[in-house]
Amino acid sequence: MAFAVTVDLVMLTVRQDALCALLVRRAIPPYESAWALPGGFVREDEDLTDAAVRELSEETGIQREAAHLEQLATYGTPARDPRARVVTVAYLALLPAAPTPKAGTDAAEAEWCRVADLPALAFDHARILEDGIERARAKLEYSPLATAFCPPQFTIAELRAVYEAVWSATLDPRNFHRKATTTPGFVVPTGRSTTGDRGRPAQLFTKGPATVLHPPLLRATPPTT
Amino acid sequence: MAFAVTVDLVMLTVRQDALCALLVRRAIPPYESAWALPGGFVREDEDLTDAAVRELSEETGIQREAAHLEQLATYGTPARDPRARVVTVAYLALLPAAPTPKAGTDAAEAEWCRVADLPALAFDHARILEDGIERARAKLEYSPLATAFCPPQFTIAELRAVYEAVWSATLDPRNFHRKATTTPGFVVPTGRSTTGDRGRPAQLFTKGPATVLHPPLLRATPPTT
DNA sequence: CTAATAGTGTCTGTAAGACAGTATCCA
DNA sequence: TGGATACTGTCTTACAGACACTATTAG
Repeated sequence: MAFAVTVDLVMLTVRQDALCALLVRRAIPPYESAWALPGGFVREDEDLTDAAVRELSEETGIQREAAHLEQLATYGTPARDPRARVVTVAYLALLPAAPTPKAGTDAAEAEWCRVADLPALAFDHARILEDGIERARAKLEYSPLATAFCPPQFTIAELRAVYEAVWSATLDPRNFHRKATTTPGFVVPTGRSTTGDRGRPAQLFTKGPATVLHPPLLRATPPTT
Repeated sequence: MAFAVTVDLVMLTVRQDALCALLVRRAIPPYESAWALPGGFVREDEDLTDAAVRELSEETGIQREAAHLEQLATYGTPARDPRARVVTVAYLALLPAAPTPKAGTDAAEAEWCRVADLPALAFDHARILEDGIERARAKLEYSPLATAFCPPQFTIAELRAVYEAVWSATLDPRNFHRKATTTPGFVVPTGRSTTGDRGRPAQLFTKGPATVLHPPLLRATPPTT
């Protein structure tokens, strides 16, 4: 039994305090002119991750090191593509400050779209995107991954804005500051500060060496009934 | 480009206070007579999850409802199978009290093997198994999944034994009891008790409705330096 | 000066770790 | 009665949530 294997990307970033996903408009059938996730076929002798990296740079020109990239899940329902039996390996990419998208070869148009206001998507891409968003939301709790949405140097307020955008929540600035700066390995002070803004200059930080947050930074405190 | 797609299973259970994985001995080349994860090719018009369920029951005769089954990750390095380009979708299955394995059609022999003492495995199965074990260990922290290792009715001590086996750690019985019984939705008392054991009878519990543990049951308290 | 943002300090409730003590079975 | 296991209670410490205050810039 022969399958076609594709790689699809859930690319997320934070623009204007809103979580956004990159969508492309399909130029060819099926689902011609519909919005879809960027992606493409895996080449012979190409590793899955390499294919994802290739798609990432084709879509945004971004380097692999500048973004966080991880495998999300694989989708292979028999009828998901009308042309043939296609199994797609979805990857999740978290990007800092969004560069203007430039259309790739397969895509007529590419655009950052707020996840709160998504159009209908081709194939089962709505489901895949949903899974990617939920993965990102969950990972902010127990991993320092929020820094992947930030530029190389960032302030605590910028980091907090990422959490607020991804979770659609408001966080207490004082408590967040304490949490972010005291959690070992989360952020590293650079000694430098911002300047030119309206208020007191803010310290600039870099992504720390930690791979997990201990203790985690939990979302909604559920009613402890 | 045509790929073959297989499904491989990381099946875990707890036997005699040790975390064990099901391994099969390969009957055909490549890697003939080597240990490997149970798995097989995905059939035409078969969903990936259906293929995993099929393999699960072929190997152990276990019903889908009696176990926890979730997608783990997908592995598709070009040279991972010498025969052809094979992409494998790995699934993680957590099973209660281990039934004696019976060999399937592809497998000459099947055996539960302690994960602390694994043999060399065919293909990249060692890596897949490692990823599965780590996933299970991590999920016990923030999900009520430990109950998947238990029979339908279980005591708090049995549940604690699962944690201790999977984490290779010792937990305080009193504190664990408090944590397990007060975390909302983790376990539900049945009113019934064990009998015939050496000490005081223990209350029997059932898996609760919660899908996440709030707050989580964290592993190793890292040195809060 | 005022407005605005950054950062620090304090109080309080909750929950985890440590550990003592009580309850209920079997032999 | 003794041993073994199940369960409950208390104390201490750590940390999250709430909120008041000080610090440093631009205009």
